[in-house]
Amino acid sequence: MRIGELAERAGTSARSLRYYEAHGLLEARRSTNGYRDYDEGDLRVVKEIRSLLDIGFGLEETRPFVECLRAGNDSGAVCPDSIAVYRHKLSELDGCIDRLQAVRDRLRGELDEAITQAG
Amino acid sequence: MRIGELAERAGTSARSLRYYEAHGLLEARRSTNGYRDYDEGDLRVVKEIRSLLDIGFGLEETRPFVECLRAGNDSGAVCPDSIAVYRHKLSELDGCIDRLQAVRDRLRGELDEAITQAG
DNA sequence: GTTGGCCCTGACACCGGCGTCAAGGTTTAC
DNA sequence: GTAAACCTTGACGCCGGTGTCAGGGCCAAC
Repeated sequence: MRIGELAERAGTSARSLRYYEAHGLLEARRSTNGYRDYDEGDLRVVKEIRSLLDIGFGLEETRPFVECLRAGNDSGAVCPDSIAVYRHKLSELDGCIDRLQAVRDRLRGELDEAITQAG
Repeated sequence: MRIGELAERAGTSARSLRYYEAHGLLEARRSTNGYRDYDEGDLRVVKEIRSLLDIGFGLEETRPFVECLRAGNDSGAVCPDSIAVYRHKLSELDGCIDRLQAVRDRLRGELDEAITQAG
């Protein structure tokens, strides 16, 4: 399939697909006319990338998952590198949540105080 | 005092102070040589901006607090507009935390699953 | 043969709060 | 008189993923 169809089926844009390619996450055979030519495996790769990006992964962090898929695994998440990224992201998320929670509580307190003083 | 001293006392950079001024958050008298001249009130304003930025406010969101301080209030937070921004930010934070928490839980589940499958 | 829809590459724009450099003027200390 | 440390304005760079435009080629339908 060509890039437009892949983009639509993966719920993204042709621009993004070229971007992923430029960063070595997606490869494309070329038709004789120079158009990119993709298959179903590429669709799975792009879907994997998209779902990870949606979660908040950076593009680089999706690389182990892509390679894991390419290595023939049913899931991109079962390889050691992918799992390591998962763990890292999880602790990153925990830290982020903790910080936000602390800010939230502090803000809540300051809001209450401001309301009290404003009467 | 001049911009370097204000920056140091407020824990920021001269660049930032000029940036705040360019966005109408800070005004400066000028000495005869053209140098910016600040007083203690300006220091309080900058400190207010800094602490809000540190919490995660955008620069625009600090404006009501600055104006509240300039209006002669002891705290920048006691004016209605400031309180409104506080409320808005609080709900924004709550939403953000909820989303992150959902992502976290999902990630945790996927990690467990990946580990199980990777055996 | 021409219109329209797809594709190509390359490159600028965005957002936000700065860092940092350029090219100059001023003041202080020696 | 000169070095050093301050100040001025103006402008580009960053980060990351993507939108969007420019300028062009390919192909199918009419």
